[in-house]
Amino acid sequence: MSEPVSMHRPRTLTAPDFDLALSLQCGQVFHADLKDGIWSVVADRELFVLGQKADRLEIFRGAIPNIRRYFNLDHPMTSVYESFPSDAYSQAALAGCRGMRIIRQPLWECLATFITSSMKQVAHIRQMSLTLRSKYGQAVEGSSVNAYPEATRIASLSESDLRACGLGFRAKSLLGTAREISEGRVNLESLQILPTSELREALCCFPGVGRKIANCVLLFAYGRLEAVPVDVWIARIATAMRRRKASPLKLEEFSVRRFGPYAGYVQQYLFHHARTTGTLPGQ
DNA sequence: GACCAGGTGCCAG
DNA sequence: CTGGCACATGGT
Repeated sequence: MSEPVSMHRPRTLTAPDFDLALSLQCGQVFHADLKDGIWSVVADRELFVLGQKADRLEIFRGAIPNIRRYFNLDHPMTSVYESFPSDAYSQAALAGCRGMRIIRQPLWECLATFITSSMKQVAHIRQMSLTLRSKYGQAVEGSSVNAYPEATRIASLSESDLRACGLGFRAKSLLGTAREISEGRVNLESLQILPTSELREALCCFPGVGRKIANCVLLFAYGRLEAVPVDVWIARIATAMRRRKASPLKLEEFSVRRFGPYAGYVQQYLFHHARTTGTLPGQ
C-alpha cells in the first residue's frame, strides 16, 4: 500500500469567493466523498482530490485547468452577488451560502443523474449514483468512486438491472435516454450551440426529462446561469414571495424576472438556504 | 403506517 | 391552459 495522496505536498490555487465543501454539498453533485477534511470528486474519468484553507485551494490530485473549469472559478462572483434581490430572505441566503459555486458538470452524468432524481431525496440520489457507478462505471485510478457509466453501457443493460440499483420507475426513463444517445440520435455536446430555449426543448425530448430536470441540466452542465429549476422547495419559496399559488411555469417566470441575470445562482442559494434552515420567506 | 422527496407523462375537462 | 393521478423507493 502506498501512502495516502493527501500526504504529498499539494499544489495551491487562490480561490476567492469559493467554498469547496458548500459547492459539493448543496445538491448539485451527489457522489463527492469527504475523508479527513479532504474532498474527492470524480468528473468524467478524472479524480480531483482537494482541500481548502481560507482562500487557498489545495490540490492533491487533478489538472488545474480542469479544476478551474469544473468549479467555474472564473465566474464573476462580485457581479453575481450584486445582482441578488435586496429582500431579507435572498440576502440571508447569500450571507449563509457565500462561496457556493454552480459547478460545470459533464453533460451526460448530469443529465443521467437528474433523470434519477425525480421524487427522491438528496440522500437517495446519492445512493443511486454510487450504486450505478460501482456496478457499471469504469474504475478511476486512486478513487473509491467509479466514473459514471457511459450512455452506451447503460443502454446495454435491462430495465430490471437498473431497478436493482434502486431507480424504481425512473429505470425506464434512464434506459430510454441512454439508448437515444448511444444510438447517436442526439449528441449532447453538439447541442451546446443552441440558445437556451431551444436547448431546453431538445432536452425535454428525452424520456423522463421535463422542464425542471432540463433546467437543472441547463444550469449545472451547460452553464446557462439564467435557468431556474422549480422543484418543491423553489415552488414554496416563490409562492411565499408572491403570496399566492401558481403553476410551476408561472413560478419559474416569476423567478427569472425577480432574480435577475444570474437567476440560476440565486435559485441555488435559496434552495440550499431553505433546505438547511427549514425557513421560508416571511417567517 | 402515514407522509414526503431537486417530477414526468398522460388524461380529462 | 389547469387539475388529478400513477409511478417505486427509502427515510423519518
